[in-house]
Amino acid sequence: MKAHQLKLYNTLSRQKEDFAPINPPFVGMYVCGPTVYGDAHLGHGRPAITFDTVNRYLTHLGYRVRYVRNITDVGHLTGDADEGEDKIAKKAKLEQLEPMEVAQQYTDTYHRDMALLNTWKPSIEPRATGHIPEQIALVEAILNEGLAYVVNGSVYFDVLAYNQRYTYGKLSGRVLDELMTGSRDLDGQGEKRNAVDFALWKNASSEHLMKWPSPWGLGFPGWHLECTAMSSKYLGTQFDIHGGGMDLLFPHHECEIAQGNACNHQDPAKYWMHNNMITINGQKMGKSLGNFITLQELFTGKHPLLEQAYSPMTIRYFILTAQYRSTLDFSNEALRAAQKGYKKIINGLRIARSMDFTANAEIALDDEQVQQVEASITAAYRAMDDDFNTAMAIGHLFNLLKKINSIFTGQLQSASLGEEVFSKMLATYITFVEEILGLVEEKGEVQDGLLDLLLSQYSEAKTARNYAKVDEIRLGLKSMGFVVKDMKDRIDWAYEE
RNA sequence: GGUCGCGUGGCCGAGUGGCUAGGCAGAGGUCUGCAAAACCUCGUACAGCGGUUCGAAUCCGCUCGCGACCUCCA
Repeated sequence: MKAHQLKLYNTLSRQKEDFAPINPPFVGMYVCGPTVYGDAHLGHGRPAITFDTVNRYLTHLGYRVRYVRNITDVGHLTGDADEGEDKIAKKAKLEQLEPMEVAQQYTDTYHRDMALLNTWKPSIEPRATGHIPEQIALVEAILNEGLAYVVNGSVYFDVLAYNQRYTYGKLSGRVLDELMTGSRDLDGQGEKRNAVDFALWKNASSEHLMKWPSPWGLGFPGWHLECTAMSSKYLGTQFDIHGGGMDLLFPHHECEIAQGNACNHQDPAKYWMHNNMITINGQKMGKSLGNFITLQELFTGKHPLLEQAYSPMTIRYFILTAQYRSTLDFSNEALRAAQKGYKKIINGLRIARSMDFTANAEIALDDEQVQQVEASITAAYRAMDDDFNTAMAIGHLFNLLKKINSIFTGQLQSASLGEEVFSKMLATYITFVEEILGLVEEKGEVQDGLLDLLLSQYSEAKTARNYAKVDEIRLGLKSMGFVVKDMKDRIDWAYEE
């Protein structure tokens, strides 16, 4: 394989940088996973698919990726950081379940949805509740550094003290002075010395459901701390890539950097990657706005905003058609277009898998065709090398697909490309679609054998010029989601777009 | 109010100094019993106004519009 200089946009430097792993060929990647107190929505799909694609492409390039994605099952509070309830515990009270039942239930549905989206499982999927001792140890380390303080059984990170030795706000571009004066609301500051301080460990009230003993009494860990605990445990105190949604950039990731520096005197991650939001009517889709559509609702079409159901692969394709750092606007029209585009790609995949090179000494190499194919192959890789530009890569795959379809229908001869280029074209197309972009066929209920039988009857009826029967079979197949492709020398089927 | 980002043809969405993105929708054509699929051709788009430049959607400035973060959100 030719050398790839992969570039990725590092939020820390606000520019694209050459990717150089700390310890090649190994790559450590940590991505913030879900807080499991509700079904995953379209917004959860984006980072899952984005970083799955990063994982896939890095793996394709020969890197050995350790992909860690956590499950947050404690510590994530609603509303104000001091006064809010634990999200899981709140849901548990509402549904009269154990908190861990809630966490289990939504962890399961998350896994189900992620599998449907054909994302690779993380190498390690740690849970916050499984890492309480690690989190307590981190709190102690930060206290020992003099960068945290204890109040009434809670421990807070002392951002001002930290900022004297390090720079707080370097990831989000925030200046501490402005944060101090720009705080909109100083109420609810409670025990904290400063509004910018954040909880490392929280004292648990008597009615609190999830709590653990600690040197400071019964309590539970702060949200930001879990990621530091789990990432450093499984990837080391400094690893290559930290990913997550842009909405986590501040304060969550900023706090992770502060915690990492406080404990280990170095930034936890070399590259910070952030996917942008999915919007709906131009506004961010999110829990707080209540304008989210869950993945299950998309798959079943059961939501007032949905005109139809959209399959998991349609959703995956939809997300991949936008660069991950751009916002992506949801609409039925856009999803319908994605559905058609996906089916076109997949029909091409079926064809590409079945095609063989046909040698023909009478057909000369067509330099222009060869050049076009090679340019598209190169460009597809260049797009991925340029900060995982899947949208652009897909554009070039469509260019390859035109050649593939032309050869399949006999409008172009494989011999005019030459065997080497022809094979490279098919291999590139198949590799990109299946392996890198993770787009796979969604099998319908119809068995291949039945399909073949119907097509052979179709063929017979056609030879007999029994057009009534031909039309009948055609309609029948259409109702099952397939279309017949009549070509000069044979008949094939495709997924209906 | 502070910080950051965006505004591309009917729709979605790449592109960041000169070179056709692509998909969907639409028009015409080839093929076909008719279709479909596939392929070919067609849109001369870059919020507005100025500026820099031989040349700008792409750089700079201003204006307008939209959004994100600053509080839990992927």
